[in-house]
Amino acid sequence: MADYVQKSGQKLSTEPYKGVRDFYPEDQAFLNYFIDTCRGVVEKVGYEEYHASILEPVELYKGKGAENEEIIREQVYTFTDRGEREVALRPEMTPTVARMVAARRRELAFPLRWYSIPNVFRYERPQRGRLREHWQLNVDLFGSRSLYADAEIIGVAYGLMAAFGATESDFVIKLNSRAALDELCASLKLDDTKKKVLMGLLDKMGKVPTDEFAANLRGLGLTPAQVLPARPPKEIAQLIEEFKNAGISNIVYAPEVVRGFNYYTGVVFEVFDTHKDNSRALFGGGRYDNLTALFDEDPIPGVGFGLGDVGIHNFLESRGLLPSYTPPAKVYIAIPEPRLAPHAQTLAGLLREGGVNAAIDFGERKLGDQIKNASKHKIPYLIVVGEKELAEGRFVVRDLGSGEEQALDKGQLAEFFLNI
RNA sequence: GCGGCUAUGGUGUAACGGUUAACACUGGAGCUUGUGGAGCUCUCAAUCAGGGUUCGAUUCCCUGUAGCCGCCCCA
Repeated sequence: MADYVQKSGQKLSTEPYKGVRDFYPEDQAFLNYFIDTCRGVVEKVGYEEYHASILEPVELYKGKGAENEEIIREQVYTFTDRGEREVALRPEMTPTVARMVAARRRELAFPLRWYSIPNVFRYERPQRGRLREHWQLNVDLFGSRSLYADAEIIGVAYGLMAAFGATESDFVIKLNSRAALDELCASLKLDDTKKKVLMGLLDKMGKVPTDEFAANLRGLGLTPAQVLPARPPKEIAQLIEEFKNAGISNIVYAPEVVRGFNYYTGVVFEVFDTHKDNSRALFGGGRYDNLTALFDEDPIPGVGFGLGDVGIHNFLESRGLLPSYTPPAKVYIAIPEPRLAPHAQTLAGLLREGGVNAAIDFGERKLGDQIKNASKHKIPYLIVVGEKELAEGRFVVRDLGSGEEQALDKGQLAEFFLNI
């Protein structure tokens, strides 16, 4: 026996490893729905799918700035392999795609539209909506500095929300410009430390009372009027105008959107849930013009975003937009006696050849239990194959939802299922 | 990483420091040898782990572990 059979008699826990999820069929069905929906939206705009290993050298996540050292130490899964190499489970896809693009920059044609839907890992304390593993759509447009590239990416984000069934009242896309923020800081003569503090305060602005925000600003010797421009930066105003002209009105300027302390250099955006109990960012992204600088002298500009499955699931659930589960099998074939199994096989084979997914019972339990079983699996239709049906060559198809029945000849069966 | 709350069958809950740890759902068997969803009967199944206080701990205390909530962070 293998070593993992417990000799002490103590049973192993059925819990998955801390913070990661088991995908039971209904969970996997949602993940597939998520993936298919994302794929449909981005491919319509011409994005091509790439993929990479879950493992990367740790170095890939170092050197993106001093503030990341702590993140590496505390939030990246790392281990040492048998060749003494430091290995990481990818915590995000962006460095990987930057590496791949930089590796082939001479042969790739820009603008380059790429997407991927990987699972990523972060060693964090698990909470609702924040686990150690999640699946994330990554959409990136490389090699263009055009404002229309930013518009395309934001449009894809909008298109995704629409594809998931959200309407304009369900969410708002908030835009800001890191470039404009940099200019503002320069004109106020803020050093990098103060700039970071200011960004932190802006980020929290939505969560604290106005006067507290003002008090915090005074700590930096600033006033709200100085840091909150009355008018959106020029490129933001233009983007909003473009979308207005296209009939999209839930895209707004939001000076509090800064997207962390990272590598963004231009337009940044966040898609916000407007639900009053869940007023937070669902996902976001922006323009980063220096990302491939890690690998090459010549930076390739890019704009993109990441969209996680957990945040979308919570959003859809709260809005009643989750699709209902349907199993692969359209029809379940039950038999009164185990010895009729070959006939069930034959009929199932006929249906499958006709393009209908069919599952059979082996007749080991009572007919009533077999039907219950089909219901429990949410299989929509049932056929009982018994002596009588075999003799007559006609089969009764029952709709397990409504209970309606219909007697059909063998030859009509596949056609019946394909028409529903 | 920090703080708070919680931990009882597969699930959701109950039990003053004191009987055989109760109830519902689910699972299994049956009432019903060829037709589900209801009803009834029977049945499987639990005090997170380790220590302490006590005559006696599911109950009180400590530690660990896990979950939830908030903070930090969210590249």
